[in-house]
Amino acid sequence: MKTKLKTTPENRFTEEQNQIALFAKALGHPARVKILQYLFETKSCVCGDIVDEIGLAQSTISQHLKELKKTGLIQGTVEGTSVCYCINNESWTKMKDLLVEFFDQDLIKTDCC
Amino acid sequence: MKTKLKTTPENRFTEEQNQIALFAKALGHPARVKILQYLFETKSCVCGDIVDEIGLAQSTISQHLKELKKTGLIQGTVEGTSVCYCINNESWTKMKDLLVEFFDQDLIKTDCC
DNA sequence: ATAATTAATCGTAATTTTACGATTGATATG
DNA sequence: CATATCAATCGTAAAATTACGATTAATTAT
Repeated sequence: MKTKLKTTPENRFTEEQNQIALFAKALGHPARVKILQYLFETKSCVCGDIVDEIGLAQSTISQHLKELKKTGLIQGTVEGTSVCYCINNESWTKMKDLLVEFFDQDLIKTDCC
Repeated sequence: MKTKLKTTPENRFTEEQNQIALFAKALGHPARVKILQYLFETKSCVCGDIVDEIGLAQSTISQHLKELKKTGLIQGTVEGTSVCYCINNESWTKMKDLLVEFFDQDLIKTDCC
C-alpha cells in the first residue's frame, strides 16, 4: 500500500534543537520578556504586581506565566492569597548555556557567500 | 476611584523588549534552529540542500527561510537557477549581543523567593 | 460564617503559525 | 524555441497563540 503517512518523525530534529527552540519560543513574546526583566529587577514578584506592571488582563498574564513555568524558567510559591513568582536560576543558567553555545557557532565559521 | 490608565499597545513594551522577542521568536522553531546550524556548518548553503537536509516540504522551508530573512539573520543571493543562503553576520552579532545582555541579568540579581 | 481578595481556569474569538500541494516566474540547458 | 530545474508564492487547512471577560477555588479578613 502506498503509505502517505503523517510525517513529523521525532528524529527530524535533535533534542538539542528542540530545547533551543523551546527556550527561544518562551522568550518570543515581549510580555514574557518584560515579565522576566521585572522578576529580575524587583524583589516583589507577586502576580498582581506583574499584572499592574505589564498592563494586560490578569488572565492573559496568567497564561504567560504558565508558559514560562512550562519551560521551567520561573516558579511560583503560594503566599497566603497571592502567589510569589521568581526566576528559577538553574533553568535560567541552563538556557543561557544552551543558547550562548548556539550563538557562538559564528566563532568557528568562516565566510560563506 | 482608581483609574487604571490604559496603556496603548505601542508603548506597552520597549523597543528593546520587542527586539528581543522578535529574535527569540525567529529561533522558536526547531526547523529554523537546524537551518541556521546547517548554514554555519556547511559552505553549500543552497536552498535545495536545505530542503534535503531538514526533511520538510520545499514550500515549508521557503516559509522558514522567509521568516529568518525577515529578522535579517540570513540573506539569499540568486546564483543561476538556485539561491544561496548565508548567515548575515552583522545581524547575528546584533542578536547575540542583545540576547546575551538579556541573559546576563542574573549576574546583577540577588535572590528572590 | 460571610465577605473580600488573589490567581488559575474556562470559554471564546481573532490572529498567527505551520504544513502541504499546486502553481508561477526565473534561469539554465537541450 | 522548448524544456527542465529551482525557489517563491498561492491557496488552504489544522493547530497554536494571544487576548479578554467570567467563573471558580483557595485563602484571608471581618
